[in-house]
This record gives sequence, structure tokens and C-alpha cells, in this order.
Amino acid sequence: MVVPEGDKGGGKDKKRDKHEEVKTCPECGSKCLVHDYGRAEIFCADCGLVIAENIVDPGPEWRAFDSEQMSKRARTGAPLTYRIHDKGLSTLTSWDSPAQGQYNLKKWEQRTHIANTAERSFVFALSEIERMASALKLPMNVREAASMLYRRAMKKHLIRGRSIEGITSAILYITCRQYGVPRTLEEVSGVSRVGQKEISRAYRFLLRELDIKVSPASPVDFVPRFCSMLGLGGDIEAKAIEIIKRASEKELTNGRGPIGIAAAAIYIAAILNGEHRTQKEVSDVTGVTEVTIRNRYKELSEQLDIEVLL
DNA sequence: AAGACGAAAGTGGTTGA
DNA sequence: TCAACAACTTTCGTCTT
Repeated sequence: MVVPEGDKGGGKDKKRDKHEEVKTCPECGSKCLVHDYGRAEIFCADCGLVIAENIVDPGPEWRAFDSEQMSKRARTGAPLTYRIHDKGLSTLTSWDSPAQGQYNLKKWEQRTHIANTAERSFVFALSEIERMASALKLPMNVREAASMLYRRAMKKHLIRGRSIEGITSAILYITCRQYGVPRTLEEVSGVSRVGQKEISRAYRFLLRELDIKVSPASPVDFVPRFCSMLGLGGDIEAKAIEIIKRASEKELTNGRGPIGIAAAAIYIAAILNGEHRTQKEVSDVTGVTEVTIRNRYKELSEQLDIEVLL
């Protein structure tokens, strides 16, 4: 799938074809393109990619209206808002065949439509956050934090021109890290509609623009989930965590990926407790390759004097 | 035959001139 | 901006159980 590269460079030839031309989303092929005439912007209702925009600075009055609405809605949660909005949308009059005498009505619609569409993309983002968060089985506090972070990004105007899906995925990834329940990039992109590459791009972008610092994830944070996915009990979990603790005291974890460390520690702990899992099994669950598991586990067992007999 | 091993080349991100 | 670099992946042939 081809993502248009150089996302910010394409601002010249959009004005021309704002009325038709683009029929399907270049990203996901969806035909659900939303034309926002107030903002001269077209975006995909499926994946959120903004396909064309002609930047018209929005007036201050709708923005006040808008953000007030948003804060109200953020408090009540995404699914409810989604429903409220859906209802309102179906009553729009067609723009394609302007019947006489309806002009004023359309004028009015156009004005409210500006707010509607901005809100609609916001609501879409919230529903995506909710969908992915629930697929990842994330706790409520993380979901709420993610919504709030999205609002922050929106206030700083970091959203427009980027795919909403990429931004929301990155925001979930960030929030998980902040709340000590990290998910791997692989897991996030597994429930997202965009790939790891785009998510990590958005991730770095957001960290920079929002001035967020996330401390590097600890291998320990991954252990419980990985263990349960492998059907390993609490004793092995504890053993793996102990191995990680000892490793980090000896600074064996420096500069290494936390997931690889966690994988190796679990691999060792399982063998020590007589519940062997193959490198492949651990690799499938953790998403790191067998080679990396091998390298880490060799280092750990040697440096920590752990005898691992297969 | 499956699992473990490790060499070698490739990838994408970070860093420092 | 670019090249060097470190961590990790991919691929693949070989050894072990």
C-alpha cells in the first residue's frame, strides 16, 4: 500500500480539484470521502486521511463553539457522541442539485457544516481510539488519557494534513507507555488500519510537537502479558522479572530493546521451571525474532551465571 | 524432523560532524 | 545534510536432540 510521501509538500495543486477528481482514498481505497466545503477539505471517512485541503483559516467564533462542544463531549465518552452525531448528519440537503428557494437554507447548512465536519473528524478519532483501545484491552484511564491527548494535539493544530488513524494509533501507543501498560508497535498496528512505519512517524512527531517525554519502557512491564499469552504461571513470571532485575543491575539492558530482554528472560525462566517454550513460540508472542531472543538469552545466561539446559 | 545455532547481509532510526 | 553506527531482522546453511 502506497502512502503519499512527503506529506506536507502536496499543497499546490489541490485547490483545482476540490470539487471532484478524487473518488477513492489513496490510502485505503474507501469511497467514503467527506467533502468539507466550508474548509475546502476532503478527507476519508474510513481511515481519516486528509486527501485535499486548501487552508482557509477558520474564524474564531466557530472554534469557540467547537471546543466547548468538544470538551463537553469528551467527558461523556466516545460511543455516545458518535451516536448523537450520526443522527444529525442524515438531514443535510444535497449540494449537487441546487433547487431554487433553498439557498438560504444551504447557506446556513454550510456554516454549521464547518463545525460539523471538524467535529465529525474529532468524533471519528474518538471512536477509533475507543475501538483500538478495546481491542487492546486497555483500562479506562488510558482511554481517557488518550482522548485528552488527542484534544491537546488538535488545539495545537497538529492533526490537519495527517491521517487521523496514524495520529490516534500513535497517541494510544504513547499513552500506554505513560501508564506503564506498554503495547508493542506491532500490537498497536495490529488493531490499527495503518502500518508500523506510519505509527512510529506520527509517534515521533507528536513527542516533538507536544513536548512529551516518555521514559523508555521497562522489560518488566511486558512480562505478565507475554507470560499469560504463553500459558505460563505466576512463578515463571516472577522468575523472569527477577532475571530482568539482576540484568539491569549489571547494566546488561542498556541500549537493548526492552521487548527482546523480556522475551529472553521469559524463555530462560520457562526452561528453569521445566516448562519449555521454543524460541519460535516466544518469538511469535513477543514479535522479536528468534535470533534476537538467542542473542539476549546467551548474554543473560552467561553474564548472570545461569545454567540453561535444554 | 524439529529446534537451536550463528554468520552475513539488509533495514530503519539515531547521532555527530 | 550525510555518513557512521548500533540494534534488530531476514535469510540460510549447519549442528543437535
